[in-house]
Amino acid sequence: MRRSRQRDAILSVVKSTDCHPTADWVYHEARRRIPGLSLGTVYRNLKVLCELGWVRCYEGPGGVSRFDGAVATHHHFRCDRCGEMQDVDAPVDASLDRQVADRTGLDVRYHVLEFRGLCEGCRLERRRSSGSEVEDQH
Amino acid sequence: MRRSRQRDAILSVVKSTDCHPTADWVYHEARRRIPGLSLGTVYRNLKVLCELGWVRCYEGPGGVSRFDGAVATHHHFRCDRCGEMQDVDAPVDASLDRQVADRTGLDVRYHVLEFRGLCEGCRLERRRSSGSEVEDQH
DNA sequence: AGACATACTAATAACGGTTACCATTATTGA
DNA sequence: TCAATAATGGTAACCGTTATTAGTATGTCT
Repeated sequence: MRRSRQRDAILSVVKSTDCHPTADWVYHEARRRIPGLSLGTVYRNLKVLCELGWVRCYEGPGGVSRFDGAVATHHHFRCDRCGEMQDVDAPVDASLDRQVADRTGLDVRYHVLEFRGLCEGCRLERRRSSGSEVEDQH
Repeated sequence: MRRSRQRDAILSVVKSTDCHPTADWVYHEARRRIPGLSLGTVYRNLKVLCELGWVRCYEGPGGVSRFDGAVATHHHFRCDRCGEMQDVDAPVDASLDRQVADRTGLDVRYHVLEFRGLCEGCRLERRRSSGSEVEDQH
């Protein structure tokens, strides 16, 4: 695998934030350093970096992926309204995978635990705009 | 809200399987009863049924949603290769939400726990086609 | 340094699941 | 029965992502 300014920039952008950016966010941020950068290049390299294990990818509502430079297993909170993710320090129980594998016979490699609700901003936003809106399920 | 043959059929299809079908699968299945059924109608009603809480929706890789007629909280195994889901009888810890809420101040409503790996079929498939393929991360 | 092989890029078109639109149809309450 | 209007079918638009392709940059070998 060869090296490129573009890939370096993309990796550095993802590693330098904990906001769990979308591909589009990474694109705009990296373009500040490399103005001619193409969106396709961002997608291609994010995929490569995931396969290499340098970054992690979390797929979410609307088919939008979010990326994370923190590759150690940890859990997240995700907002049901805007889709933003943030880290959460819930305990990581690696033995869960083994337990489920033993009980089911499935080839369990890892698990994803995501807490859901409304983030601060969206809670305020919703309260302001309409107190009588459709309640979300769950 | 009015009633319609179409919505009845769609709900009944989702409720009558535990295969966690995609919208497309529901569409083809429901068309066996209502030949003129439109795909848009399936999507529109699945969304309504989710909002009513009659079915659950799990978004996954590739922007593909899967639906579940079992609305009681439970966890799943999802295949990294084909995306199929199946139920898993891992314990549901409702107190987790409270714990994370207390620790973070976030408005945690629920959580999603998904075990990942390769399903039976994909494991065989992968072994057959190539023993020297790229290993997946995690 | 120069030249070669080829991985990588930029630009753009295609793709696939989902949603929006709108004229027509079907359900419901009076 | 009949009017009001929610729901449908058909189709086009949407949007994040992926594929294509001609051209560029990188690493290697001499």
